[in-house]
This record gives sequence, structure tokens and C-alpha cells, in this order.
Amino acid sequence: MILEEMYRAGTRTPNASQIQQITAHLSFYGKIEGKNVFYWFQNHKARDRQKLRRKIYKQLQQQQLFHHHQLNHHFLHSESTSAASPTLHQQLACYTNSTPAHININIPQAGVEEASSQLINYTWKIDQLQERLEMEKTMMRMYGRDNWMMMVDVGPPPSPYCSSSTGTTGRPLKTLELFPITATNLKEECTATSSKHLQNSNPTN
Amino acid sequence: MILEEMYRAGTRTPNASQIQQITAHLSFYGKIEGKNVFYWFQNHKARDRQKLRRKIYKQLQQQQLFHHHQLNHHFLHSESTSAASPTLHQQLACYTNSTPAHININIPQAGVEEASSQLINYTWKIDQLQERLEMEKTMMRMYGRDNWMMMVDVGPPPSPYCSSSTGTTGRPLKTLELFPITATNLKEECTATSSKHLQNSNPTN
DNA sequence: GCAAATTAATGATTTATTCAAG
DNA sequence: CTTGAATAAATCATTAATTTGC
Repeated sequence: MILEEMYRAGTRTPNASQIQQITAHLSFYGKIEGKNVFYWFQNHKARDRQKLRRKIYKQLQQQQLFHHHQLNHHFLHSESTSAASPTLHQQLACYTNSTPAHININIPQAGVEEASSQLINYTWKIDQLQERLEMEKTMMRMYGRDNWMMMVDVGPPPSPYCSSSTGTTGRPLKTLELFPITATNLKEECTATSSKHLQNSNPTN
Repeated sequence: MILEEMYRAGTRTPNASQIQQITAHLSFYGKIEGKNVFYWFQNHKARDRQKLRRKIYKQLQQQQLFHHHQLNHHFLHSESTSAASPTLHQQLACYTNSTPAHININIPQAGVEEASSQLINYTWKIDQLQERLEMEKTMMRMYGRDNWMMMVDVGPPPSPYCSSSTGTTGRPLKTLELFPITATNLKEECTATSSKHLQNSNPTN
């Protein structure tokens, strides 16, 4: 109960001293070690995230079903969806504790709901025909990566299903850099062994 | 998934145009640059190679154990094993851009272990890790990652359920210094702290 | 009811991924 | 190209809960 309470209060990945403290508190009730606390938080966070993933996945399925039947427009902008899951991104955000800055993305005022929905629609229209289990596993894997989660398009979606099979360049993709642009990065870029391959791929850096 | 598929299909070191192409393909799902693809292949190849190295090393160990225990008895089993994975040096070939003939080591029926040894020595020299790999495997990550290792209780607990109802501070929480340095220390620690689980789980590994 | 079988939950461990630095 | 560190994901192993055939 105590750990649950702490988790609910926001503790996700306690550091050494925090773990020590928690362990000291809990040791009043019985033998316990720091690693137990550490594992507990690891597992709890992971399984909480897993639950959320499944939830999102189900939502996705629902939405895709909906879209499949009603190919209308602007469903994503309906207030119901936004209000129904307004904390989608916040729910995700709580899992990243003190992560590097490049993950703590503040999606501008465009709205996280649209972003998430779009993410879903863009990323996962691909396979909904696969077998359920395989699908779920794949989903898990893709969802698990917060990085991918955040590499989301921002901006008003012209249409949920962008059918432009041209693919590469058409979209206004406003996202954050995957790599922080730093001097080291530049240097590494230039000193890479196969840097010649990269010259035309990334001229900006 | 796409990159994995390409890797599985044989792509190891894509050139600039390939990278461009892949990047264009992947950019449909989010922002990505050529260097990401480049780095991905670099790392994936390296770590795949590493995995193979360890696998071979383990196989070697196993077979040596096998030979040590069952000399000249049903050696065909070993051969079947080698036949079960006859692509040992085919697996190697994929790492080299050009596969010259000197890799075509004739695996003699005499023994797979020699072949493996040769393989190891010929192709990569295994980074002089051969004697350290065992230790590395067993406790490679234990040293670096065990934040909780330094806060584990020391000494036999006087009573599992200490009746000190005075509060939290009544119990002196002895902690270790940073890292217990020797393997024996670590082993003792592990077997002492989490008693039965480790012992039971050991033979599986 | 009820014991065997199956499934869910959970602690612990291992493996994989990512970034940073050398 | 390598390695270290952080940590997420996957997996293992055991316990508990639940279902099922009788």
C-alpha cells in the first residue's frame, strides 16, 4: 500500500537515496532490501505502462473501426475525444522521469490529443489485419518506445488517412530533433568512418 | 521493424543512396534523418556480431564440457548439432562486405570445437575476451547497474520481524560501501540475500 | 465441493535499445 | 568502432486465483 501510494503520488524511478529511505520505512514491517523496492518500481511502472498501452491499443481499434465505417471528416477534432482522454500525453509523460531533454518534448499548443490521435492514425493504419497476438506484440514493442511515441506529427491533420503514397516529402512534419544538435554531434558526424555516406543525407549539421 | 526486416534480408552497410531511400521510406512515420539509419545499421551489425561471438563461445564451452564428460561416445550427436546449425560460418559471411575465400574454412568432421576456435581466431580474434567472457557474462551488468547493491543490508537480521515499535529510526541500517569488488563477495551476497530463487534459477542459466 | 488444470499476478533476472563519450 | 550507463522490455519462476471436469 505504501508503495502504491508513493507511485500514485508520482514516484516512478527513485534514486538510490530515495530507495534507501523507502526501504528504511518499509523495513519496519519486515525484512526488505533496497533491491526489492527497486524492482517493485521497475515492475510497477512497466506494467502500468503496459496497461496503458493495451488501453490505447483498444481505443485505437475502436477508432479505426469507427473510421472504417464512417470515413467522415474531423472526427478527431470532436470535443468528446479530446475530453475523453485529455491526459493521454500526460499519462505518457509520467513514465519518463528525468529523461534527457530530447525526450521531454513539449508539443506546442497544437494539442496533444490531436497529436496522439494522429500518431495512432498515421502509424497504425498499417496493420490491423494481422493476427491478434502478433499484432499485439508488435504494438507493444512500438508503443513501448517513447521516442517513437513522440515523433508525432503536429499540426492540423488535413485528413486522418493521408493517402499520399508518394510518402517521402509531402507532409509538414513538425517534430523535435531526434538528436540534439551539438558540437559533439557535429564532430562525430564528420569524423564518422563512413561520413561520406552522410554528407548528402544531412547537410544541415 | 522495417529496419530489422531489411537487416534480416541482408542489408548490412547501406550506401548513401540506400540510406536515402530507407530514410525516405521511414520518414513517412516520423522525422528521421539519414544518420539515424546509418547509425542504426552500424550498431545493429556490431551488436549482432557480438551476439554471434558470444553464442559461438557458449557453444564452444558446451561442447568442451560435453567432450569432457562423454568421451568418444555418440559423437554423432555432436555432429548432428553441428549439422543443426551448419550455417555457422555462413552466419559470419554476412558481416563481411566481400567474402573472400579465406573465410571458407573447411569445417572438418573431426570436431566442431576446432572449427569454432579457428573461426574465432580467424575472423575476429574475439577481442581477447575469451577468458573474460564468462565472467563478463555472469556479472557484467551486476557491477555497473546495481544501484541497490550499495544499499543492501549487511549482517544477519536479528529477527525477521523486529518488534521495535519505537518507530523508523530504531534500526541501524547498515549498508555496504560501494561495490563489493570480488566475485565471491558478489556471489555470497546474492545467494545470501535472495536465497532460494537464485539457487533454483541457476541451473537454467 | 474439490482437486487438477489453467490463468493471472508479481518478484527477480536477463536482454535490448538508446544516448553519450572515448 | 567500442564501451558504459540508464532503463525499458522481455522473460523466467513462483505464487495466487480462477476455471473446469468430475
